[in-house]
Amino acid sequence: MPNRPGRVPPATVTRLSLYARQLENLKSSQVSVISSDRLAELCHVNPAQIRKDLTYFGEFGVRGVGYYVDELLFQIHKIIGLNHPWNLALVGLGNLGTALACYSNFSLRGYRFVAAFDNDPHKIGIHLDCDLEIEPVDRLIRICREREVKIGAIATPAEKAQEVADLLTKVPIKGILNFAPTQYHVKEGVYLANVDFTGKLDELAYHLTSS
Amino acid sequence: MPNRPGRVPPATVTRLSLYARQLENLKSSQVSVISSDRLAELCHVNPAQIRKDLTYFGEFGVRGVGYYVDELLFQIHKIIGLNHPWNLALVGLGNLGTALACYSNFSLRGYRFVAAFDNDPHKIGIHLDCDLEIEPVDRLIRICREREVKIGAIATPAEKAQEVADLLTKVPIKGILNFAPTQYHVKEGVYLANVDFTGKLDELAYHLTSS
DNA sequence: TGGTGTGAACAACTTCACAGCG
DNA sequence: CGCTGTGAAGTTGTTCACACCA
Repeated sequence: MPNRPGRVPPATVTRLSLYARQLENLKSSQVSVISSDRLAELCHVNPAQIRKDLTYFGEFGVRGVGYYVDELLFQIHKIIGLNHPWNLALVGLGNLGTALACYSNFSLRGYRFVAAFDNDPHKIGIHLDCDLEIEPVDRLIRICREREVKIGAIATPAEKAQEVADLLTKVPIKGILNFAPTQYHVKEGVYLANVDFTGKLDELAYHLTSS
Repeated sequence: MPNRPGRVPPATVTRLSLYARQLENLKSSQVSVISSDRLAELCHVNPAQIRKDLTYFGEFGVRGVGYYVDELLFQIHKIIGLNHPWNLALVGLGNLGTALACYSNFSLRGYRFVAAFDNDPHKIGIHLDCDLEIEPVDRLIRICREREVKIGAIATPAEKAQEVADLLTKVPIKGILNFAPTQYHVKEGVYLANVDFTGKLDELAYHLTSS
């Protein structure tokens, strides 16, 4: 689908997600056409940035008019891959993991947890609110293969994260969303995204400290 | 404390947090000296990058030797502001908020929640595991002033986030850690850090889709 | 000798400014 | 005429290469 085979800047991908969410809001509000200027205001970025970002993937606008909300949203969803659901597995059902399992913003976008793993014998067998049963980690590989899991989310303590990542890689799973506050390596070909609460807090603390 | 009054790249600040965590690990492992090459491996960045990042704040190394772990960690903690505790307030005690309140990785680094707010009458008065009582949002301003809260964490649904941010700004609070999947504006002088799970998942989906 | 600190070269990303088209 | 698409300019961030010093 990409018109340009060239490399897409990582920041462009991040913004694409942002555009998608604003367009979803606009669609709910029955807005049918939007200019890059107006969308830029909503997303808090430069208008030229939006137009440039989009040219990596094609020409979606109409000169003199703007972008049709439905059409652009459809295209961005297709680019990201949100035109079909994604099966996820969750590993580590402490406080954070349990909250993530039921996090409705994931399911709204087509991300669905189809498996949940933990090693604590007291947790095995528990049915979560989202109707998912906690299963033992030693069945992870088999179950992930059976249920065609494409993305693994790691919410274990930092010490266990590398081990779990290696396990997921063996499934093989190509994408890992990591919530553990640690830095680790994954095999070439596996894409790792870190969600780093503590890092963000440190950034805040720095800015409040230095100003 | 900064030797250079010049602007520090945001990416440098993010990496500082990463360096701190690796140095904390090294300290626990009784490593007393480390070179930029070795630290770079651990952090998965370029060695020159580390040295350059540090020069924004001073000269912390010894030529021919490297960096003393204790000393460098102390300096980085001081730069970030981790040499003293930070009082935080949490707003929104759904699944995610409740998990955050008890998230031990925050308290380990000197971040402590000293107030928790929600609007749901059924939740008011509940004592969380971390020994914090849920209080009504309409007391937010007064309580945050009393308890000298410096940072607010928003874990409400997206629709409520802007409203809560405005309230926090009135305290006034200078830093906001936002977990709600929405984009909003804060007054000049307030620093906003977004933790965007869904955005990260979208990035993952994109990479798995386009390769 | 070995590893830091740093100016200079390089690479990446963002913004401008305007051509081109509906 | 208005707004997109886009080369070119500008800005920011990263890496190199080596002087310098313990």
